[in-house]
Parts: sequence; C-alpha cells; structure tokens
Amino acid sequence: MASQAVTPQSVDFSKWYNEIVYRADLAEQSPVRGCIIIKPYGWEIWEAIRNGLDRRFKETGHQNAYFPLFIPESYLKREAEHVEGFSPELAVVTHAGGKQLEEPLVVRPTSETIIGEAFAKWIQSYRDLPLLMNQWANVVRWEMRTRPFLRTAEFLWQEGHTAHATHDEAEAETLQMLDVYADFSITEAAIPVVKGLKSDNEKFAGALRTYCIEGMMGDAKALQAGTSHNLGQNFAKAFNIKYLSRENVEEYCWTTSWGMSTRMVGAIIMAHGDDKGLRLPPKVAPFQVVAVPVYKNDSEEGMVMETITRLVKELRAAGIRVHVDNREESPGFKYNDWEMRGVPVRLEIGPKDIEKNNAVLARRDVPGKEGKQFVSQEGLVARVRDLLDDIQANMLRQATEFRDSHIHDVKSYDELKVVVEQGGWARGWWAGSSEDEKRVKDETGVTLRCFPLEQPGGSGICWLTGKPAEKIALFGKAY
RNA sequence: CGGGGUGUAGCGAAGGGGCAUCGCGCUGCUUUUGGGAAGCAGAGGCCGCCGGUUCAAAUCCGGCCACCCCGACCA
Repeated sequence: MASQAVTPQSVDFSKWYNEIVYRADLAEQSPVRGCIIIKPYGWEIWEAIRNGLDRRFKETGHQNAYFPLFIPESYLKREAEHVEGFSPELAVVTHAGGKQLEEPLVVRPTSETIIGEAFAKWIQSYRDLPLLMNQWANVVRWEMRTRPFLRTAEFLWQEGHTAHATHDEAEAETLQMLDVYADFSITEAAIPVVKGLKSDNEKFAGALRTYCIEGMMGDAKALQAGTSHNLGQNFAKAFNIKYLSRENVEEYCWTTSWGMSTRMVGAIIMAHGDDKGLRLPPKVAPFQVVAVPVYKNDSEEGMVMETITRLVKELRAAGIRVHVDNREESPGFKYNDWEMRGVPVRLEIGPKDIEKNNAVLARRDVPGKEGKQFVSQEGLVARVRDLLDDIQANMLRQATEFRDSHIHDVKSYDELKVVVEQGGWARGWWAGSSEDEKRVKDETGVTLRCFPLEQPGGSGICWLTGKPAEKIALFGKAY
C-alpha cells in the first residue's frame, strides 16, 4: 500500500523505466531505431535543465554559438585517439544532391574537431584568450543498445568548448564546469552526485583527463550525468590552435570541453521514481502543482471551478507552475495519473472544502494519507511555496540517504563481490592497471566509475592487487 | 556480428487451411464522480513483405525484412 522511495527490491527497473517514460507521456518511440520523439511533458523537463545550466554558463562568462551538424570526415581523423574512440558509432553521409560526395560527411558525435578548426582561425594572440564558448545542439552516436533518454542514437546536449593560455587555466576551467554540473544536479535535480576523475580506461577519446559527476539511480546502479574534459594540447596540436604570447612566442592553446545531455532527464526519472511512477523535484517539474476539482453536478462544478480559478490565479501570480485538470474523469483516476507523472503537489478542491474555506494539499514525496493535509484557503500561496521547498529538500535528503546506505567500503575482492551481489557501489583503495580494471569488469560486471575528488587522505592497500595505493576509487554497475 | 524470440486494429493478445476474433483504448448517448466507474450503441484490418502449394492461405512451404531480449561500445 505505502509507496516507498525506490529500492532495488521494490521495482524491476528494466520494465519500470520504459513503461514510465511512455505512460507518463515524456517520449515515444520513433520510426528510427534508438531515436525517440520527445513529447511536451518530457521536453519541459529538458527545458528546466537547459535553463538551469544556461543561467550558470552566463554567470561564468560563456557565450552561446552554433556550429554545423556535418563534419568533414578528415577532421575526425586528425586526432588519432579521438577518431579511434568514435569510429564505430559514427553516422556518415555519403550522398547528397543526388550525387556521391567527394568526401563523406560525418554527423557530429561531438564537435571538438569542427570547433577546433574555427578556434584556430579566431585565436591570434594571448589577448583572444580565454575563449569561452558553448553550443546547444543535437549529436548522433550509433550505439548498439539504446534506452529512451539514457542512451539514444540522437541526443540533445550542450557542449562547452574553451581555449586557454596555460595548462593550469584549462584545468581550473575544467573543474569549474564540473562544479557547475554538480551544483545544478544537487540543488535543482536533487541528485547528490559524486564529483570524480575517470580512469584512463574510461576517459574521453583524445583527452588528457576526464572528470565526471556520477549519480546513483534507484536500483543502485551508477549513471554518468555530466563530463568535463581537460583536452591538454592534443586538439590544439591537431587543429593548429596557436596564439602569440606576451613574449612574442607562438604557443599551442590548452583546450577543454564539457557536456550535459538529455540523459539528465533519464537520471531524474531513475534517481527519484518509485513504484507509483515519477517523482519530479519541484525545481524541474513542468507542473509544480496540479489542481483537481471534485464535484457531482453542474452547479457544484461552477462553484468549484470558480474557487479553483481564483486560487490558481494567485499561485501563478507568485510564479508557481500550476495545471488545472478539468478532464471528464473521476478524481481517483486523476490522482493516480498525476502521481504517475510525478507532479510534486496536488491541490484538491470540492464542495466540502469550499464550505469550510479549506483546500487539500497532497505531496508526492510522502506517500498516502501521511502526505495529505487540510489547510485554509487563506495564505495558500505561502503554504504551497514552503511545501515545494520542503519537497525539494526532502527529495535530495532521501536520495542522499539512499546513496550513502548503498556505498560500501571494500578491502578484498571477495568483499567487492558481495557488494556486486547486493547492489551498490564499492569504495576502496585502488592501485591497479587498465588490465586489472578490465579483469574486474569481465568477472563481475562492475567498472571503475571514478576516483572521487574528495579523498580521505593518507594511503592504503589495493583490495585487488595488494599494492600500496594512494587513491580511493568507486566501482559500480553502470548504465 | 554471434545465441534466443516475436511480427494479426492505436496497445496487448488468441486463432495453425473455409465469414477476421477477444481485452484495453477510441467515438456517441445515458447514469456516475472525495482514490483507477457502469450500461447501451458505434468506428477501426495490406493478419510484416515477396513468392510458392491449394478450389480456398493469417494459417502450410521458401526467401526476405523489421523489431525485442542476452553478449562486445557509450553522455
């Protein structure tokens, strides 16, 4: 009866996830395998993510621009590691205008190369640095296995691209944007992500270092929700991005790139959903409040709708996103429907409430009668606003508690295997090679998610190799 | 690309040579409505595609295509 925050035991996520995406009307399948049609309700969640990020980008001095969808194949080939990393998943255009093209065009899987080409022209002097750009775009990666939002053949994202005079400036930028992602995830998406450094195995093709934020989903699996790369001088050298220094010496730039995608919509679904459906954090919810009228006949309908219209007007004037559900369905149906769609607060108004000048508020994050309260219509706006804040904070708290109770310290391979069995992340001292990582993946299915930036200090013994280790690493199953 | 499976109404399924079926959903009307309502009347089909066998094919045979699940890639 009572609906709990999701645990691996309560929901079969593989079935739950797709069903919820489609039933909640976030998206539907497209004629092309692995692509999705994002429907209005899903799009508005993405827009909330977009707005949250874009505001932060402006605050950190980045400008938006747009670069072409098509990239000459030869561009990709200029950075050896980059082309090797992306080749298997490229979509390539060979014909256009009724003719075979002289050089095939790649549909961008990411834009480092074409933006690098532009940067090379734009940057002459140290006075042009740093160059801080961002673009909102779609990219295509022909993945073998896809899931709506979490991994689609085409996805939407923002990709930031910057150029700097020194390694340290580029590194500072990389870490700053990682902080931006973490701040957004925690304060708006209510997902307590871990900031970390990727291993060489998992880093971006062509990068010096890749940082990431990892979130724990409701099934205790890990999802990389954003990445920030320090590209070193690799792309600068491949694309000839040079500047003349104050000392009149020609130098290669240091570049960065960073991105967050529509995968974040999937992260919000997976991190917060329960067995009744979605639970959306108020800050990203398309509708923060849904008003459900309750009435028996036309005269009651008139009275109820009059009250609702008045209250909704007040709520909207206070900047709260409200939807009025006046469909010809039973109230019970609507309650379940909006719970499934994850609306944080439901406002019920019926004749009995109007008699007492009351309203009913039900919160999505607290299940059943516990979450339902009868309140006066006086001061409703302030009450709803407080309630939304409380829900936002409570959802972050729930997700944090869930995450922390599913991270386990391990000192041996056997202990790690127990964690894999139970579900969760294993945290332990790590001093292993890429081959060791691959072996662990083959044998258990878990991968090295990241080296968290917050390290306890000191040193220890690697749980696999027994070698002295300087760093703690997180291992977990990934999406 | 390997192994397994499925294609019949918008969705989910039954039917295995002889009128194209059922449930949900959809449309209309009526009664309902404080936690997923009910009755009546309707609409909706290239039975994945191409070929073969047959008086007759959704059904049997051959080929093809698409999609799903499990492995190798990934924001």
